[in-house]
Amino acid sequence: MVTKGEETRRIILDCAMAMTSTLGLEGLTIGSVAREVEMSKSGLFAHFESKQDLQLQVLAAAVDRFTGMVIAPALRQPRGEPRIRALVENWLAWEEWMPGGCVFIAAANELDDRPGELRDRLVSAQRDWLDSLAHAARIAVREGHFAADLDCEQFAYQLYSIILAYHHFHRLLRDPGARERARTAFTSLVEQSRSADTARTLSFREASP
Amino acid sequence: MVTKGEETRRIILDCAMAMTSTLGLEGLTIGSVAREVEMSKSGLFAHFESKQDLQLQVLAAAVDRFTGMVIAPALRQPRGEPRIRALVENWLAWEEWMPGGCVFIAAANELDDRPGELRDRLVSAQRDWLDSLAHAARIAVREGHFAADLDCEQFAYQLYSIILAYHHFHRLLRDPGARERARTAFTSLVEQSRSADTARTLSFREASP
DNA sequence: TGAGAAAACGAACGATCGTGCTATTATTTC
DNA sequence: GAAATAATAGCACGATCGTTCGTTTTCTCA
Repeated sequence: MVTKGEETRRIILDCAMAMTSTLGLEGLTIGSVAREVEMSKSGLFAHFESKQDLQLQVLAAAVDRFTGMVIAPALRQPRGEPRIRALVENWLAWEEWMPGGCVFIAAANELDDRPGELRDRLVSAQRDWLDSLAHAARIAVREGHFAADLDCEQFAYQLYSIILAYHHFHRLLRDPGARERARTAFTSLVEQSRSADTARTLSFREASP
Repeated sequence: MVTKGEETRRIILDCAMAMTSTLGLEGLTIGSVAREVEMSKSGLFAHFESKQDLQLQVLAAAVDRFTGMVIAPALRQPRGEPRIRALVENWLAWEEWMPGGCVFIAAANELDDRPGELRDRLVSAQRDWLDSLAHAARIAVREGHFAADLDCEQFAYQLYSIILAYHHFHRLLRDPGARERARTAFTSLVEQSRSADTARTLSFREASP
């Protein structure tokens, strides 16, 4: 049975999560969240043992949502390239789903130079996600969709880079063509992954002085 | 002649800029900057008419530095691909130059949902920079280094995406291979730009339900 | 329905925020 | 070197921060 306390805690976290997407984890304020859910500061605070605890719970809630919205439905798609396409589609939808875009990207830039439990949790969640992406690429290789010599970690890197750029162009620059550019970049990445090793073996020439 | 006030203002901005790279523009605090440069809060504040003014000046100072460190030296390189390589090299160096990485990326994620003059200035600086990148690509096309049908704006998008991913992997995940991954991605982008239109014309198939 | 537990509130705390003032130093200029 | 000016410091303000605590309301279940 679901108690009253758990219910309001869920409401608080939902609200705080949306606020985090626009204000960031550091931008979160007990007072502002309380105002938003129409509770007293102390009434809200009673559900958490500290502000950091609230932030950690917001992060955990976001991970749950992400898993449910992006990963889980993609696993119902056929292995290999179709599943990867589904991951990307869901990922882009996740970006759009919240008022301020992806919570993790927002948090990443605040926490990248702030050691602590908050940062550690975020890093580990990000590593998990990147592993999932690389794993999905490995499956695509096994299925014969991608080239056998594909560097799957590099694939994950470049896939992530596309989403990061989408976030940047869409949210900061408000570029209406951002989504199309992301898809173009993705298509090009997939194309290149089908016949790997082309550019990858070229050495990077330094710009001469 | 350079007056005392201008000199300390320069010191303040230098310091505030470094702090911004790790704490962000919103994380900046009159008190913390004052403590860092060992001045009184009010003594420091006298140089600016408001906190927002300080932030704006930090942003302007960062743009100046970026121009001096990244763009200017690249213009001394031969037109076309060599210049683009120089831009990327300098850009990566700029990332490393400050304690917390690129100021603009840090600011971008804080400001993307906060309308105001601060945001407007950042956006316009970013647009300028993207135009420069696309322009550099256009020159490379004219020089025959890149394919005639290259989408230069798309090139700028994907080049930016590589740096964004570098920032993410290097600063948040502390991935020691981040720089190498960025270079690999860049090499692959250049390779693909030499013979464009391959993947770009493929349609992006939706993941079927 | 009434006793006991859970949940929400109100008020207050010390600290720090951005921002004014007024005084006190440094620096420039004649 | 004195007068004028610029630069810095000290202090105080209202507001808000995270947090504590005692009280009151609301819920739960015998």
